[in-house]
Amino acid sequence: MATAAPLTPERILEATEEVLRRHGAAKATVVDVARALGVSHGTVYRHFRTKAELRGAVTKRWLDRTSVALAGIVTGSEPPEAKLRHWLAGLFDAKQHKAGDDPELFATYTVLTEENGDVVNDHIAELTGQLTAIIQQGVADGDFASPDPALSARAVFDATSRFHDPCYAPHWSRPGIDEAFAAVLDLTVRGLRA
Amino acid sequence: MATAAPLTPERILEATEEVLRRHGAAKATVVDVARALGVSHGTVYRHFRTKAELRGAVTKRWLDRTSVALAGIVTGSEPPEAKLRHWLAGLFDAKQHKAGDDPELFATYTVLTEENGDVVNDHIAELTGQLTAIIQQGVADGDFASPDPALSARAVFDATSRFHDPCYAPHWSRPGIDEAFAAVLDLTVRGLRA
DNA sequence: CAGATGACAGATTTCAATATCTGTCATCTG
DNA sequence: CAGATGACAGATATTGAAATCTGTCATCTG
Repeated sequence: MATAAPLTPERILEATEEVLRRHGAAKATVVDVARALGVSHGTVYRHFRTKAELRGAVTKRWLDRTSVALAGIVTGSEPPEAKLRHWLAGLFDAKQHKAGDDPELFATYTVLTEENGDVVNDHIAELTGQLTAIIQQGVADGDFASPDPALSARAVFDATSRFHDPCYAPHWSRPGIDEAFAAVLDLTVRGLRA
Repeated sequence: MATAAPLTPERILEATEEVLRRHGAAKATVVDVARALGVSHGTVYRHFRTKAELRGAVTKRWLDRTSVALAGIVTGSEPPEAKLRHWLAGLFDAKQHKAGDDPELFATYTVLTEENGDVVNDHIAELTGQLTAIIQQGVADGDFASPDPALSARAVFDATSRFHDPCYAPHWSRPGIDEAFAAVLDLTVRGLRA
């Protein structure tokens, strides 16, 4: 574990992710992270002022992976309605797999998001920003009607909460969930059409 | 407290509500309920087989008050779109007030709903049933388009989750919530239109 | 002397002993 | 004898003492 590589914030974040994966949100300590890196815990505090800041940085990394993946759909060449459908389906699919494939890790990150409201708000702002771009394009193309694309983006995000908000994760593996998602997706897209 | 009135399930439920209001969900005990009624706790077990059953019955009473209030809108004489808007606004308003006016009591009932999934499912079935009736009327009048009113009702209920699901209660007192609700309501109604 | 260390104080968590509660049932009472 | 009681066993919750953790900082080291 104690490689001689220089101690970068990046390496600390990786070690923290590993410790969180192993011990869970409740039992992951700064001392554990330091041990994984082969340094004293005082050294970790040299790079991150508090444990909360460290956990916040890890949370941001985790959330950013999703927004980066979805950004590709926004800049793609599909027509706006297809973009919107694929973007929302992609978000649901990503969440569904994160929650279903490794429930323990998902629970860990759910705790992290609960204690890092600011980081989550930034993430949501990024996502609704992407939605706004899609809707603006739709309005420009004459496919969507919206006097205020940012407000419509927020409405679309809110209306699909059940399929991306972690508080609904237990529902995502229930039978009928895909039909329910399709129904909300149709309702939402129809609501935007010109 | 120990009136001589006959000990009906009704009186036990009222006493249980009072004990829950006073002590909260975590500390309300069957012994407390019995004391409030001036009987021994064994007597309470004569009317309700378990504490869980007692709490479930109280939860049902609480939820039923909301569905009964909304049922009046369904059977009213407004056109379907107005009914739908008023019904959803009524649901949001009821929740917003329950949560805002007495946060402690709302937290208590939130715990109760979490431990009584079956009762909540029945409640949701009742509410989506009411929505289905409104949508069916809208389809019959030619105002709404829906190949499957029950599925559309579920979609409308899901799309507006953010404004009736207790897990979002902390959001209901935030600035901008009414604009957000109006935006989702518009999106939803537009999505249903023929 | 830049960067790491580990002892330390106060805050938080753990754990086991103690107290309380749930659900039952033999007994009591009007 | 219908309905209420309260002692009881096992389950659950509370409590406080002990252990661990967070964040600081004087000291050390290459």
